[in-house]
Amino acid sequence: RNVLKTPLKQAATSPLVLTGRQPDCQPLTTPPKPKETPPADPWTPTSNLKMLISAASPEIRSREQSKQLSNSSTEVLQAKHCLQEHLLEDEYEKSQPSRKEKSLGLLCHKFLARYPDYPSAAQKSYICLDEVTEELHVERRRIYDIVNVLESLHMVSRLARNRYIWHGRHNLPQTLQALKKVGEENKYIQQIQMIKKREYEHEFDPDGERKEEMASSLGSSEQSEMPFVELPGVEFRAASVNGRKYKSLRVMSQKFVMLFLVSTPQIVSLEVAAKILIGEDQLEDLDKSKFKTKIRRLYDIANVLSSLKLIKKVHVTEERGRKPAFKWTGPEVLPNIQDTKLEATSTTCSPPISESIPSKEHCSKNLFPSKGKQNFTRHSSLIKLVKSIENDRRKIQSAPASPVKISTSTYQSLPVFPSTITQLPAIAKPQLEGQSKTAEETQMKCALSSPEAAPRPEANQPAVPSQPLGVCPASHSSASPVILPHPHSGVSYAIYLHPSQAHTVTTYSPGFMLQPLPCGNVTGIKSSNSKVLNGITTEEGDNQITVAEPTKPLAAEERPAMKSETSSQRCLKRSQALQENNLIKRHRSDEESLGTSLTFFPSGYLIPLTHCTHGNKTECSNKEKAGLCSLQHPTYNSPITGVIPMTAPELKTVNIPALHITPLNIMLSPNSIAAAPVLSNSCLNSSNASSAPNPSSSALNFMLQHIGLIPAGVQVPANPVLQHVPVSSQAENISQNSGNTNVQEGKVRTNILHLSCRGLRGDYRAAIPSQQPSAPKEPQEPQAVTENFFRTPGGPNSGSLLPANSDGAEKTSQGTLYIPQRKLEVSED
DNA sequence: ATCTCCCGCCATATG
DNA sequence: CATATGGCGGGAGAT
Repeated sequence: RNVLKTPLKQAATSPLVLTGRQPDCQPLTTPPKPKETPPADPWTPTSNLKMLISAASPEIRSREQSKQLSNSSTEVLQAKHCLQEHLLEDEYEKSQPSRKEKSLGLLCHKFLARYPDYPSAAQKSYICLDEVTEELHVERRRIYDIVNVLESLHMVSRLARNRYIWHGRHNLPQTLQALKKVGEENKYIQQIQMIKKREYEHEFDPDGERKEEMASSLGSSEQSEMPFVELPGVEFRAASVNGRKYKSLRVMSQKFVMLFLVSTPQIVSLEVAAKILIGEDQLEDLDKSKFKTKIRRLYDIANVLSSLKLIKKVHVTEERGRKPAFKWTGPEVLPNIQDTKLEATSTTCSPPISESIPSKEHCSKNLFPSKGKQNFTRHSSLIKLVKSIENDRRKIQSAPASPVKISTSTYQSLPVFPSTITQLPAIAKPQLEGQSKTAEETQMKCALSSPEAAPRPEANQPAVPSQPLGVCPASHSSASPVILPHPHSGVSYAIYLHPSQAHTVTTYSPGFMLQPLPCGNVTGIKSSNSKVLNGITTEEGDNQITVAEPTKPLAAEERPAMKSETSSQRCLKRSQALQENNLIKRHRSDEESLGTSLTFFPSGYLIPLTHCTHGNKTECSNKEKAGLCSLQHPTYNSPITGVIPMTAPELKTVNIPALHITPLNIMLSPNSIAAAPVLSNSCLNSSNASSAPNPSSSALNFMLQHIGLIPAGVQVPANPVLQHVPVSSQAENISQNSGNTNVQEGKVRTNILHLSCRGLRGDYRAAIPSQQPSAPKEPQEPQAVTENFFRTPGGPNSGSLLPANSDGAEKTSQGTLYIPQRKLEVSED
């Protein structure tokens, strides 16, 4: 193909348009890139502004530009207008012509200026692309970029060819809320952490790393496709968009926004965003060109979002250098939930209608009257949900053991990680269900969580195929889905709080983990300290903000490596991801070591466990390191069983009995583990949930994920409160036992672990730089990387997930954790 | 040199 | 088929 070259400047400047306008002279043949006298566009107000500004002083101008744009663009524009008139002639020569004038951001501004932020019903406006392109003097292509992003935020909806409807910002709150929710479901937080860790781990093991990365991140996920997130009432557009076509920009834009919404500092670097987005889509390798393309697209999106004032550009300075990033400046999104209402009609195919939606949205609905299908044809989330739900059910009923594919519910998207992790079936307690407020919710969740249960290639043989499980739990909080089934006994339950819910905790710091104490004790937990750990300092003021990245500290815990080779090996085989193995191992080890049922929570989530079903395991007993036994047990009960949803308010204050907070240990109770396998199966199969005790996989995942968040090394005394005191992690002990379990169990475990681990994986890795075994590079890394980590002797080698740990186990004894706390400086521009 | 990111070819989707 | 959309990546400004 002929390459296109970017037109030299001249082209840009001189085109017809300009010439036409140019009063004087700039002949058409403007020399390429005439630096000094670029023709400006007289016609655009903005341009004039710029010119003026520039004339004044470069600095000012830049500021002005940004500010003004962001501010009341209109006014500014008008003012400029006037000015421009005067200046027109002379300036044009000096104005800075170029590129900036044509920037997408500026264009977007102009575009936005045409419509009211909050159009009244009466004002509804339709957007005709032809008109817009003409008025703004831009190529159509550019408008598409803008519109696509706006569409992703539901600020516009497409009606038909060339026509869009302007909704303005009415839907923004809902959209953001929905996006946040999806982002949480997708575990973006973990992914971000993972990436960051990798970054610093980076250097070495390039090879190994790569593989790991691939495996890990994308790994098995294939199906993930995050569908375009729609608002129930608002959604999508008519016709065209629905198809699969809505591939990138729209979705990419949503994902990008999600990253901000879930990140604690709400600052997302382009690099990280690009990696995550790439990862999700396909497994492409870390292709460089692809990365570049992604970055380009992100800039496009960012420009539009910046025009909307939802984000602003900043620079994050880390050890490695300064990287471009963006900071969320849009409205805070409450975690709240209300969206669920939408789902109401789950079963039926009827499209969700905006009933739930406020009047504003009505507009959109009205727009799509019942015309047929256009409106909701494919996209409506409801439909998807319904379908997915149905499918799930069928699957469950019909094929107990067979792994199911995922049908993704609309909401959910797909997680980066392969379905396995994400979609574990949740087990619901019957009771819960009853409790659940709305059936809808329940369903939704189910849909989300359940379907896929065990897709994993290897793993899933159902160790215990037949067990029926409860189906979906209903979780109230948007955030966590989890639900724990509780064992027959019903005694134990877990509660998750979403951090966000607790108002206090906006950022929750993951610093603590809770361990179930032997039943009796109660501990109150609150998440609040996150900040301390993170040490985020944000100063808005100006340019530099130092932030400790919350995310980074993944907290991993590391420690021990364990062993059980067999199982581990097996795991390896099937899964490519080595990392996973490691995780698994660790988990095991943890489990083993702990011997029991421990659960951790990220701060913010509370999971009280009370008792184990059987007592056999003692699980309840806390952290005992004793652990091994548990492994051997053939059956475990998960300590965690039922989940009790609490309302946010409740949570805040709540004391949880029997919980113990521990520092990073990650522990899974053996029980839970055992249960896990079941979970997958169960979900599928059983429609009846009753029997088996299963921990919900989702719950586990959840926990695990969060674990990452927790800063390692913090130990919380039995005290209820969480102050986090950094302590070396004690939990390290890991014993290994490897092969004890029988095959099935082993499998199960692995699977489970797998699932749960994934989220963690990154963390772990990060946490555990390869130290011990491989000596080679360590020295350096640690320093650089680890500022605060504790090291664990037992960590697996870098990247590798391997089993290497046999030794590790012992070494680990006092594991050290690395806590990545890095500081970032953010500078705004 | 790096960061931004505009431009427009061309594959697809839509009508 | 003609258009409308929009993925994509070269390579030019901005720094």
